[in-house]
Amino acid sequence: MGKIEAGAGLRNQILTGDCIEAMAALPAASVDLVFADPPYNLQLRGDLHRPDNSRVDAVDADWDRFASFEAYDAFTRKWLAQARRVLKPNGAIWVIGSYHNVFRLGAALQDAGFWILNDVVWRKSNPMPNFRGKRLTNAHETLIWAARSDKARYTFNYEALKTLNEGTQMRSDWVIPLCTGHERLKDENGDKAHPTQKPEALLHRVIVGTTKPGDVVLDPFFGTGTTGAVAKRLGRDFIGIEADPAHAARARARIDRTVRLDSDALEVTGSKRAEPRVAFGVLVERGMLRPGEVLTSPRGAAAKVRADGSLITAEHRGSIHQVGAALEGAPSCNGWTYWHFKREGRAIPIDFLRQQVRSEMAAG
Amino acid sequence: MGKIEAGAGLRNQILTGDCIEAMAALPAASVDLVFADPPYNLQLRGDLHRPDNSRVDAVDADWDRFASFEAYDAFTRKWLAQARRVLKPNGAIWVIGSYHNVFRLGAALQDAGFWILNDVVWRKSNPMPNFRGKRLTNAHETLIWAARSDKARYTFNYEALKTLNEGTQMRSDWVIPLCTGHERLKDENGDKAHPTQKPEALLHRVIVGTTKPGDVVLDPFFGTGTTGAVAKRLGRDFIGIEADPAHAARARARIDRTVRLDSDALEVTGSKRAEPRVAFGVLVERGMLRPGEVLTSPRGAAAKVRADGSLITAEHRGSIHQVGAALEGAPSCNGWTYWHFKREGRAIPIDFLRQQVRSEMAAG
DNA sequence: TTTTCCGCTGAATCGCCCT
DNA sequence: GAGGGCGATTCAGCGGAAA
Repeated sequence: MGKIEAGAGLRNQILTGDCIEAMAALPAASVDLVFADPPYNLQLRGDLHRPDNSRVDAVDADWDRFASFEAYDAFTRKWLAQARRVLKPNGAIWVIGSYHNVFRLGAALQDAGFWILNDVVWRKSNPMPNFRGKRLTNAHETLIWAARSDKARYTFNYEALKTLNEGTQMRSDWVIPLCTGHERLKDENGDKAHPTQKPEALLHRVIVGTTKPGDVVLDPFFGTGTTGAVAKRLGRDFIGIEADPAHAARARARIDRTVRLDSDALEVTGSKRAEPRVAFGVLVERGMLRPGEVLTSPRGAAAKVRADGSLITAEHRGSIHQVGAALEGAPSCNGWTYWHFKREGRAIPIDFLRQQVRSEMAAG
Repeated sequence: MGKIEAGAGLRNQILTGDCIEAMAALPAASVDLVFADPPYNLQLRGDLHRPDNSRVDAVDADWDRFASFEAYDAFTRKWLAQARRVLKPNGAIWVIGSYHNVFRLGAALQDAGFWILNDVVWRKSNPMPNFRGKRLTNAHETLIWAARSDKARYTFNYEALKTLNEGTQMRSDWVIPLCTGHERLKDENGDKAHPTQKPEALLHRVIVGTTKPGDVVLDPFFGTGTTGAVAKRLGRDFIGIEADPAHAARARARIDRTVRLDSDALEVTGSKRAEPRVAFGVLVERGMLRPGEVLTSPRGAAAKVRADGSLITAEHRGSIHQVGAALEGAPSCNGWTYWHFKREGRAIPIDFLRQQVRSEMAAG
């Protein structure tokens, strides 16, 4: 298979075939996020199957078990290496698994140079009970979120997830029901089309939280195309790889009938870091504060504004942040919220003035 | 170190030293359960400060520093091999970890021949937030429960855990608070004695669910001795191994002041035929307790019995189990052993009355 | 005595941009 | 590539002090 050209032409397609070969044909550093739900049919009792579904001839049990884990690891490391190659330097990956395979998956991620950011528990609100009463109800699966490397500046929409979680930080345990009812794809006989179809709510949270609109999400084990459907709806692009043509066709039809949300709906709560920078000196230049004016801290410390936008006290001089940190004996300080100026007898944070400047910048 | 003789002489002792060497000196096939809380290999880099500029007291001990994943794996495989050797053929192991180490731990377990039964999520009700808003709140840790081999007939007290869980199957996600307050051991300066002390509620569930009274529980990373204290209280024996003599001494003192429950209280729910259920309300119906009578907890809390068999305090109302758990801030509570009534000036557990009902039921 | 408030703390892999 | 400066960022629960 020759290299596929980069660019818009490849986006929003489903490639049919082996995911390792298909990824090998993709250009390096072309994908923002990988979401992978790899097979974990480590059936170590009864018939033994390799991850590629070929059957292992029955031989000595101990040897088989070792061989099977080894085969699974070899498969895992191969597709992970390709996934890492096609990821952009600041890209990230999500993988999902159960206790059968997730430990091998996580160790392989670390060995490949990925940098784990969180493990996330998908806590099923309606799991299948353990019928024989021999173990605990297996009520969760595990996702691992990892950056391409420990240097990657990965995407994380902190405020958006905080909003999704009713105003407090999103935790590492997510309660989401199984994929059932109308959402569950059926085949022509009315049976479930795929054994491990994931709920769209799960992908929604992943994609809202760790991608930006227009990003490319690659799913090398596309199945029924949940990743593609949610990516499309949320204004992201996708690349799907699926070995089974029947599944690929069903996924294609599903995505075709999925409606992309308009851009208004795609906007999420942004971070303050995204706001334009304003130098404190600009407030002085514009006459919002005059040189010589005194600012006060919450604990009553005072500092004088100088013409160049620095502050000075008896003992310290420097930026609004540096002087604040020095006075507090703290490693750092946000001078914008720390310092207050007086208007009509009231102490107002200088951040109020920064907001004024920002509105004027936006208007102009 | 020579081989230590098997038998009762070794039980309920804390061995001071390296856990691999100490386990090597134990006889093979002599232990029913291993509970292991190994170093997590956190790989922390700089300091971390809260938004209020206070510094986070992180785990920076030597025992948590490893040169590489390879070094950590080598250590893990060594102690796991010894743990497996000392386990009886039908024995089992619990290990606990975070995303830093648990994937390597799980893979090593599988490679060593252990047979994973469940992974269990300890969902922390009060985790430390992510102060920089750069990741999800790391709100859980992972336990792995594995039998010594796929042939092991491991211990699982299904009905006991179902009862603990208010009548429905115990799931693989457990909500338990951090170990704080009075339960947290302090050193002579009043600081936390150990950076990673686990809550007793966690060990309670593990030991009730997967051991029998009289079993031997080995903890090769004993720390403050939570495993030993809970094992003793629940009528199990323990062997602890701890490298730091100061921790070992504190653990010894803690266990010495722990009271072993009497054998009545230890009986967990067996098969339903052997231990017929008794509703607390039956005691009221039969006049063994009158509505309005006051029950007391071991720590002196009081609750009033109502006609429908519920309890009420100023702040809580519900079943004997619910109110006990609420008062203790615990995830669960056995109300039968927790609540006491007064007869002739003495406080007697209400379980005494349940036993009376059961004998009457058996007689009738 | 009771309620409210305030401070402290917990296994943490916790920046980004510009020069 | 390294260094320096800006400036964003927290939840639940316990316990002691204060009202």
